[in-house]
Amino acid sequence: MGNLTIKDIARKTGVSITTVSRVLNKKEEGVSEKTREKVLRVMEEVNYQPNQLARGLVTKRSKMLGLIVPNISNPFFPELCRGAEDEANLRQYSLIICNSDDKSEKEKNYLRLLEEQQVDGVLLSSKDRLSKSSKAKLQRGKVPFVLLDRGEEASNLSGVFLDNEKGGYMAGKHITDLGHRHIACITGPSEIRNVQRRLKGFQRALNEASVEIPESFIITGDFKMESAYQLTKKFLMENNVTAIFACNDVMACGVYQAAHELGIQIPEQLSIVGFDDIPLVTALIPKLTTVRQETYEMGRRAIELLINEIEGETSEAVVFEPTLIVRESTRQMERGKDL
Amino acid sequence: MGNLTIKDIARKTGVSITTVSRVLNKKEEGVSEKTREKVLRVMEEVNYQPNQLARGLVTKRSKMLGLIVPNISNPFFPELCRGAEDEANLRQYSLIICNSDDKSEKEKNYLRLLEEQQVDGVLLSSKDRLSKSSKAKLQRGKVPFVLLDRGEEASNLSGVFLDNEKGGYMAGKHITDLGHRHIACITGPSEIRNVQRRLKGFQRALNEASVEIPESFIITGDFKMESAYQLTKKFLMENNVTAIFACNDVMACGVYQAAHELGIQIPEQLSIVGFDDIPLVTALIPKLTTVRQETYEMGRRAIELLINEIEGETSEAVVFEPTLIVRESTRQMERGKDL
DNA sequence: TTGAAAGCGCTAACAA
DNA sequence: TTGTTAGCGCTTTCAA
Repeated sequence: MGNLTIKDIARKTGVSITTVSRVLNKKEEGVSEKTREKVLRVMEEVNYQPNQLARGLVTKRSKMLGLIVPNISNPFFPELCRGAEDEANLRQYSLIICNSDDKSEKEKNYLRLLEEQQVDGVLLSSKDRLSKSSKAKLQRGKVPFVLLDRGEEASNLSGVFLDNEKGGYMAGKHITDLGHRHIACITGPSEIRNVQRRLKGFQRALNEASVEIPESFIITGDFKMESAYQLTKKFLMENNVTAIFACNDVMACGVYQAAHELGIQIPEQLSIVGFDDIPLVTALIPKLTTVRQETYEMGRRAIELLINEIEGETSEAVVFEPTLIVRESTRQMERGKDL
Repeated sequence: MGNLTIKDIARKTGVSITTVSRVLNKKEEGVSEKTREKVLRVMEEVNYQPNQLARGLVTKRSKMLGLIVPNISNPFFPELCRGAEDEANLRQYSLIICNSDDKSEKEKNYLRLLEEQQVDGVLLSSKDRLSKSSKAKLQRGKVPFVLLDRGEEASNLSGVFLDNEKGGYMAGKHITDLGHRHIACITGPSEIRNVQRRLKGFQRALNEASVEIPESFIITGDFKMESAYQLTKKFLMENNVTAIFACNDVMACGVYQAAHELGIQIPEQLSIVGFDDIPLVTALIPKLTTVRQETYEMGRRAIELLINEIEGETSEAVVFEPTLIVRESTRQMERGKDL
């Protein structure tokens, strides 16, 4: 039983295809209750499934959305993706996933592929700044799009972001509130804006607490565990600090490793604050104190924005607030125990 | 500059749309080198992008594939998904992601949605047994599909699986080889075949080593960290074992927590073996010894099978071999230290 | 080598 | 309330 078409339904019901189309599209007017029921019954009987390709061809609505992330294997993204997919599905859209590996070339190719598939919009969690070609493509192709997590908050592009400065500030304030005064920070790649902002907020908190942080205590990492481990180990062998802020949770894991190998107790001798609150952090011992992003909700919200935009409304940037989740990896400095 | 069509290209080049279509489809014959070049030049000039919806409508090939997983947030799946997406992209297909939450109802709905989107095939990492409705749907709709990770290896359905019995055996053998004789196991839901098989292999290894394992040492978990933590803690307070096999890595994390709280040293007092080798396990301290699945490769291979099937070849079940990755969470029993 | 024309499955004027 | 008809952008006979 190959796929039946609207024509078959029309024939079996003894009406025109227009009528069938009308009931398919749930147009209230224009079909008598009696015919409508007849048509629906036949559709049910033969389990008719409309061909979305054909519908899309005429309506210019494919009911498909694209989502470009750097890498779904990076533990930050599955939640984002899940939030997006749930919301998309709720609205009867399908989600095409693409991994750009943060390469402009791949990003551009996916953008093109998605356009050829006639997606109704794309969610882009791109490299920091849109590459020229991607930007040009997006603007020329006039496919609605929404930036996600990373991007140019300042610009007029619609998107969903986190207040990274505030997140960094929260981490810094928490650490200084606990009485720490010798503090280090391991960051992500310095050209990434989210990193710059987190660091800025962090430093603002230290400033307010009159804590100075030498240049050399700001370690430039790359958001990955292994190098965070290496860098931190080297750092801890040469310097004394009582607290470290890792700009993401994955690097915080590396810090745990380094501390462990050097026999440094967390949190007794070293307090650690992470960023993101990815699911794995509750598996760490002790559990990681971290700055939480509502990742799932951000993904969900981004789809909302995107669909709004598709339906003609204009929307602007939405900025989410981070929250500090205090767990077990930070501790009050004991009096007189300062270095 | 709205999207240009084949017609525009034809007009600008001064040829018929048939000719344009021919060069678009890279048909070697039927177009003189001269016209081909002319057409290509114009396409390039205006950055023509073919409409895949329209092509799909006539060719019956949408160049889209569906992937249904229980939940992309479960750390086992992102790798699988990444492998699938990479291979799909390589072959010029797009991948639509769906999260079924292991609910037959959602699975069925997605299957229907995917069919309406006219996907060329679907990859299904479903509940253990296909629900009747899903199975019926798949067979009736004759959309090619490939099972992934879970499913009925015995049946004639094509799919990609792991030799779970062997994986369980490897875990058991490793533990008994290290001299352990008081061993527990925490499993996933007992109705899941993968669980049954892992357990069976595990027990076979213990048998071979003449180690007996009482019923009560086989704890039925649910693949989640929290309950694994609770169950293991209770178990360890009441029983003495020197090794635990957790049927997945996430539960192994729970075992770590329980041991930590009870002041039990890993691996000095308790050896732990996990299953899956999800990325987070290298963040555990000590690093987890586990049975590895080539998750990325399995996802990749599954797409290969699927596309083969789409192109008319028939393929059967592919069974991957697990490998044991020995890290730091297991240790040789010291002589005379047995309970 | 090239083109005219039919048609994929559907929606949307327009007419009846 | 219902149907006729013209496309959507493309591929694919078939003929020239």
